[in-house]
Amino acid sequence: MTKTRGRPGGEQTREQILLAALETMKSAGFAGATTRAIARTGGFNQALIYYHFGSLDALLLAALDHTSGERLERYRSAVAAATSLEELLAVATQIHTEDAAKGHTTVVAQMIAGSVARPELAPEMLARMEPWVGLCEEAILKTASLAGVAVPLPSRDLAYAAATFYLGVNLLTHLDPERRIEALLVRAQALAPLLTTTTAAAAQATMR
Amino acid sequence: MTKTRGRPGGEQTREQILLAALETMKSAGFAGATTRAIARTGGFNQALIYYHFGSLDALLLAALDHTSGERLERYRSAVAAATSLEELLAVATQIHTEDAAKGHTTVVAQMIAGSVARPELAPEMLARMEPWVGLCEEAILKTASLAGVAVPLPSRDLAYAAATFYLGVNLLTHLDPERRIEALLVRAQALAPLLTTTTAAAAQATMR
Amino acid sequence: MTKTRGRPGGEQTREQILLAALETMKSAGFAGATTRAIARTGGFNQALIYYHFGSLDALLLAALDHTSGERLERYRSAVAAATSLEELLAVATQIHTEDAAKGHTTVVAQMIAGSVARPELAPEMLARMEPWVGLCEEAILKTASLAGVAVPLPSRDLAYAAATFYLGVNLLTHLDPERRIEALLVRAQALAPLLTTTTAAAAQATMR
Amino acid sequence: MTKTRGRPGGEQTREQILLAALETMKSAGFAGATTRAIARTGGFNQALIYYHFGSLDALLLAALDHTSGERLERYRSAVAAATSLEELLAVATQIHTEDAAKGHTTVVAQMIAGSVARPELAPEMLARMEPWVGLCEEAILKTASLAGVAVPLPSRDLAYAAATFYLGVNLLTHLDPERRIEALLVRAQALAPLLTTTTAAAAQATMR
DNA sequence: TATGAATGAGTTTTCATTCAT
DNA sequence: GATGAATGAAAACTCATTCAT
Repeated sequence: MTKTRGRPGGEQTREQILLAALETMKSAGFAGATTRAIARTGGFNQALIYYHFGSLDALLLAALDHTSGERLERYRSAVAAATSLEELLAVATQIHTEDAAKGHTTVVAQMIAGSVARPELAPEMLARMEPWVGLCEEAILKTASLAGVAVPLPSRDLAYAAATFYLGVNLLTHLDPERRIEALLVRAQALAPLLTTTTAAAAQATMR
Repeated sequence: MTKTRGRPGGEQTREQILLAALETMKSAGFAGATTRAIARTGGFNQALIYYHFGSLDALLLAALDHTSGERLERYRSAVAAATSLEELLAVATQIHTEDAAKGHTTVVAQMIAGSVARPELAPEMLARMEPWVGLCEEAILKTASLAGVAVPLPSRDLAYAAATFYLGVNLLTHLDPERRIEALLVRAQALAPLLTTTTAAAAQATMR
Repeated sequence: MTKTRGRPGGEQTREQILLAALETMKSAGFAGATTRAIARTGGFNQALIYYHFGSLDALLLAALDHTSGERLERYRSAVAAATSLEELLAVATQIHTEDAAKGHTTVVAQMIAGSVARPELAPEMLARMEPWVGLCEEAILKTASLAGVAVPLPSRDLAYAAATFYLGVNLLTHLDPERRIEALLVRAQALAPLLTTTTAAAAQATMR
Repeated sequence: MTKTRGRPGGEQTREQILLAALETMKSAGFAGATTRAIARTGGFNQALIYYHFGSLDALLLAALDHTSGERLERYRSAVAAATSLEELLAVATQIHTEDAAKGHTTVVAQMIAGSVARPELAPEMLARMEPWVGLCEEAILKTASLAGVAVPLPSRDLAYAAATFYLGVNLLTHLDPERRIEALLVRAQALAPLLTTTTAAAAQATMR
């Protein structure tokens, strides 16, 4: 009743191909995500990719949308549900840890990096970043409001900076055996109460 | 008199190849930096790459070292020379703007992204990140000392976070036609005096 | 009431496929007349070709027969109806001009050319040429009789030569933007009366 | 000292590839002249085609030029050397018989037919036809002058018609197991003296 | 009758790399 | 030091054809 067996043949295969594409991009990167490699990963015929998606680029974008859609939704609810700075950080960290473990984060970074080699992808990627920047902005505004501070820089630009940081994280995930960023996030969480107090104090200080 | 004409033939060609490799990586990305493309860019024979560097990967790493070395040096002096938070930010911004314009930043990001596809590169890249993280740590410690604050998180991890952010910036440079990050950095500079005051105040607040 | 709606489904589809095959061969040539291309042209499913014709080659031959049959009939009546050399040339020219404009002529030439690549087609094409050669022979004999001359070469071979020329015309049709052959045919028409007189005179001259 | 061993490697291989391309086009037609088939025919690596010619189309055109150049030259000398209608026909027939036997004629017809499927080839083929039409015109004018007759149609258009006929011959060569065209040419030769007389008589008849 | 899905072998072209000269 | 030539493997993509439904 979910998706893995919705319609007899096609829908199921499509999903299988998408998953194989993601899997391959995670393990072999953008340059390694060839039709052959994807087909081998998924155990299906190379030509099926063209039957269902028309081209490798189209498949890659579809695969990206597949993960991004679901993950964006989860992040968005987390931001919406949080009622304190601590909570916001906690939920975000948890989701990120999970995503990083499953390798989801690699995909975005790889596609953006690959869009240099295949310029046709650049505008597509730019468009696909927008909702993420939007989400960051929401989070920033909510944080500011929770902390009772005014944001001293354009919130849109700050959001862009946050997304940028997140992208760097995605890119480095596979290089960092010690998972230092995760560690940092976890530790930052413990700091959140202090941060709240400090910013409040600072706010008062500047108001004086 | 230094490198561009040290020895009659060889040294000069080596440099030419390195520059062509960088140029190609900037314009065509990691996946597009093939031996053929590099040779075409530099106007020399494909086989020369193997004569001078042994393999494509080796050339790519050598090229990275070529830019990184020089740039790291410049950043390091800038950090060392700065005597205030404002100055530190100002010099950093200026260097980054220059590097981004020349496309130097793209190279690092592309190599890291590519190291997923070619795992042999991963440890090499990890090692090559260390000095940058070190530089970030220096900058952070200097900032803290200039502002008279104690860093509430492991400075090493913060440095890693900063490097991560910078990497994200590198990666996005080519996607961002509005150069939003640069704009943000410039604007943040204007904010630096305020930041100094605030942190000082906050420091006092928390010390009480 | 004849073929376009003989039986509800099948017959109609068959015709549609034949037309799509012809259309594709005209615009894309033999090498471009793939099942996919034909199906796209006609807006039907690729597999239908196999249901109705068994194989691509079979469809191509059937399509050829489809046009050839109809056209051969028209040419034959024209030859039969003509009562003078002038008339014969006039009608032939008119029909050819029409056929060339509609692209019918391309199909024959393309199939013959293609029969080199697919040798199974060669005997089929040879057989399908026979009636055309026959028609040419009829026309030649009629011409000779109308002009009152004896043909000095085997009429069968001359007919073959005429068919050969016509094939060359078919093949060149698409290459010749100035439609020079048509122009020549039209101009030759104006010459027909002269030709009649000349051959008559020549006949008399040789009879002496 | 000729060509088969001019320079050590390259020149020789280039020639080998050209010959393999011609050979393949003769036996398998335009549609069958794939890089793989050509490489198999010549016993060399597929990639060599791209090293020496850049693309399949480029090779095919180069191969065409290779034969055409040599053959055109031979035909041209034959036309120049002939001093009577009989001689002209005789030499032409002989050359054609030889070329047809070696399959040279197939190549032109196949390339022209193929230029429907690959339209980029069309202008190239058109240009390559020009010298042949020119040669035909020379032959026609010489014939007329030898026979002492004025040509009653634009000699250029007649030449085009002759080239067209020759193209049809080329195309049919492989389909015709009885070599009927050759037979016709041979028999026409025997008729040449008669033709000379007739045209002379006709000329006189029309002058009266 | 008709179709969506699937496949293995094929297409043109490019890859990194080697090597004799 | 440098180069032209060569190669096997792989790239993205299309082919004619089959088959269960």
